[in-house]
Amino acid sequence: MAYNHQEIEKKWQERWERGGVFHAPDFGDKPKFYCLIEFPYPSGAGLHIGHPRSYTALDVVSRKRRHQGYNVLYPIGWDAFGLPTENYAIKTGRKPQDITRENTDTFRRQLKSLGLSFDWSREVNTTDPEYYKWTQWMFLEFFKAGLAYKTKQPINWCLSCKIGLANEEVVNGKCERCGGDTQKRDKEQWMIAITKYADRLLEDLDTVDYMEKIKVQQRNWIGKSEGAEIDFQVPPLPEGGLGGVGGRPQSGVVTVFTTRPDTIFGATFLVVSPEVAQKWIDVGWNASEQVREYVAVSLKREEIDRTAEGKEKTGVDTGVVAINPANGKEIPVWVADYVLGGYGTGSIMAVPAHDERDFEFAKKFELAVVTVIQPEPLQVMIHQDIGISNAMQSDVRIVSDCFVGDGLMVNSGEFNGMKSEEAKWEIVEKVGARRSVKYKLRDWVFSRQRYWGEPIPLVWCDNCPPVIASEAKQSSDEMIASSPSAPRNDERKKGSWIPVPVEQLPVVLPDVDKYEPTDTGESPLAAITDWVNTTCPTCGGPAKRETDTMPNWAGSSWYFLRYVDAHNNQAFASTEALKYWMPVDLYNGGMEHTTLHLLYSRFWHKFLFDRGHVFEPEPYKRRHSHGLILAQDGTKMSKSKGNVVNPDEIVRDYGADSLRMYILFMGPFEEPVPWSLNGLIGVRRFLDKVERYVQRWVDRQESDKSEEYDGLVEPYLYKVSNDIESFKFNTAVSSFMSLFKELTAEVVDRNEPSNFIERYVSQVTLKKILTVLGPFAPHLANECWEKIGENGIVEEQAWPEFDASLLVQDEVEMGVQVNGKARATIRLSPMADEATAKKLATADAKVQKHLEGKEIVKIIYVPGRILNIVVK
RNA sequence: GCCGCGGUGGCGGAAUUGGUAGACGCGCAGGACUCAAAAUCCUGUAUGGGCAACCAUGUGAGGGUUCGAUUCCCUCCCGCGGCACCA
Repeated sequence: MAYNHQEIEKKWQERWERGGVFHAPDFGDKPKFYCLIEFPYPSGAGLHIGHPRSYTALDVVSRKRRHQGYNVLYPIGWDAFGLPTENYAIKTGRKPQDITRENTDTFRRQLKSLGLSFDWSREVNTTDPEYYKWTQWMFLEFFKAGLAYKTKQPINWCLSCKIGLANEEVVNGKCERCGGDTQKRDKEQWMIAITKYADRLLEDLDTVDYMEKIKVQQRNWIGKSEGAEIDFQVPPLPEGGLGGVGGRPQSGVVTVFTTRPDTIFGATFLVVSPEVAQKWIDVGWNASEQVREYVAVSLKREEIDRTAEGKEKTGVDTGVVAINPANGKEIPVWVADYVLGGYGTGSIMAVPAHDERDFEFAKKFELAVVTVIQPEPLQVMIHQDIGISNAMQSDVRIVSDCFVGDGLMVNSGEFNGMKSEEAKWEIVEKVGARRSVKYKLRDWVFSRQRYWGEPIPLVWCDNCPPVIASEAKQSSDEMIASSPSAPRNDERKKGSWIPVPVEQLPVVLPDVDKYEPTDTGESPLAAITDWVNTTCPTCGGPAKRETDTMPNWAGSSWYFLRYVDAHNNQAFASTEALKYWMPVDLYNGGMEHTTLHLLYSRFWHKFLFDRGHVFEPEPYKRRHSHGLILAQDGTKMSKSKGNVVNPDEIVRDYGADSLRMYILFMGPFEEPVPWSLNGLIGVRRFLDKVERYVQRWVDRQESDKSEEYDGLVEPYLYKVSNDIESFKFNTAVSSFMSLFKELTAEVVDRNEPSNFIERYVSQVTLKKILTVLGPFAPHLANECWEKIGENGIVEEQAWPEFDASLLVQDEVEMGVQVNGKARATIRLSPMADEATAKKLATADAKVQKHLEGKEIVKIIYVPGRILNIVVK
């Protein structure tokens, strides 16, 4: 290896630090650019090789922007609350605070060794009481706004983490973190009403520049459906009637939600979820033994079983008969677990002719199927005309004999012949239904019964009245009504939750002896009685602290706001700093955070916006995501497989510049790419080549250097510059390699320097090259900068302007085709006219050979691109 | 099942308002330098045929549009990611 990377990397890192080169001053004349990476969770394993992928890419952008004259904020911090640390604390008996300090020290050292241009003066740590003071303050803002409420409801409980999970954290019934089984448990939980923001979270996606894929995922997750709630009359039952269905305590009514009111004439039965049936039983419905058993069994089963059984549907006839409000017909009411208790009203009208699930159910239990929508004849005809035999399946979507598309109404009384889309809302009116919008998004389960999180800053006082008039929750989440046991706040004994006053924040995590969570689901904090027992800030009487802590996502929902004013102790950030730096101009992170962190933080930010604490409706202007770095064999890196690459070793053996540039070079930024040590070594060879070239350049006399190569260099640098903007870092690096291939073509005898046929560019051009190389290999670029006798550092240089006249070459090589096949190349000006091109082409022996004895019928000429001679 | 993305040499991957397919890197082969090795440099490297110039084929499969298709259209196969009985 030609240069001593250990020496020069240390040297330049120290210079940068001494000079405060990457410190972002608040305010100033320059335009600002806020570049953000997802701050890491400092795990005990140290930095993963995947981390630098994101950090290096945005480091390149940040550095380029500084060259371009922007005041760039590129900050870093630690998302340090979390289970792995806590579990390690349990195992070793050590304090999580101490473990976190050690881990962040390691991460800091590792990140600094990569030469990333972070502004370290703004480092934040979510576990620092000075930080979580504001997380707690924000929670109280939610509380005061009525968006944080405590309720008992079934939540996802991870059996191995012993922790309640948000819906977003459960993947196929398994814990997102540990992969262990989850089960439903009824627990008192703090919730945050994110559903109130569902519409805005959805609509405002149109105002931001995210990768389309990310937007799609967010839209799916929010899952907005527009439809109607329709009441079906059922005879009031002697035992007490059907109450509380769909949140409306209206006797003798079953309310369903549907997005297809136009199919109501085809509704041949109703299906209620086991949850709803249970509710009926609770209010005194004398259900049959069979129904009771079915409901009991269904509710006991985990959700995963309910779906894992696949398509085979089960259900029982309740014996209840409902009236279809469209046609007055009597239809049976069934209970079946394919209807979910937690969505819509927990009950549906089944239209087997136009819904696959209902169709399947009807088939199995031999229930009536009535067709009320027909594909429009025109569509069918078109497909017949062009002879596509299976046209119906592909275009008009007739699936397994049931048609789910829009079409013309039949068997629908006065609506016959109408287009279904048009009849939809007229029918809603006719049957006295209500338009209704539903979301898949649920409120955010915000409590964790663990130690290592922000304490929720509330105390329970038995004597005080609630400070919040209404704990406003019902409207946000009507679906809760269909869950079996959602107690109302007023059912509780007197007393209420009192916020800890701002001047008493932060509520600091007390020391405990044992960090273990309990099987009963109580936080270890509950055992610290002298912490739990406190005085009520309102009345001064005895009170008890909330012992739940906040989820990991809390601190990470607003950390980008803290960076803009990281040491402020009057507010989470000053208005001036927020107005200057926000929004984030470019945000990069993992694909895995698109439905969790990204949604939560957008919501959190919108809430702060509504409260007047921040001044932008969306926190991130542009969002990118990077792909995983896989192990050499294409599988995921994991400790257990022993295929993990240690960044420290790479930096030690090959240097940070090699690692940075290789990570950018290895493949398209958004895609997963396998690691290759040989690939890394190849990049190191390139950097050595650059260093040797510069050394020889220095050794040569001025007369050997020429401006004639300036035009050669320009297009390569121009491409690099553009590729940075479009996140095509891999081709940017390729472009550098091609450039140096051009510059360093050598003849064989290395001992005879005069034999090098090398292109020594002018000093001005070499400086340009080093400036553009700077963001990729900043240490080497600076070392070379110094070597060529320049003062200062690369970081101070302006980004080169590209001379358009140099980008257009006088002569290009252009392909000549005969009948579309490449036969020769000619050199000519891209401005040349067709006659010139034709003359040159037909002069070529190879072209002549293919023209021989043929007649030219046509010539296609695209200047600079192609000349195609068509012959017969 | 639905939605999204993708399928190009031995490998990672370039190239799409349609215009010389395989840039750049890795690997491999041969050569130079060396007592030798390492390092470095040079040459070659899609496939088949030929000593060669060259010819033919070739971007998952099959069809189509076009002077010309990796790129556009249709049908199908495979892989990855997300959602998954959301009415």
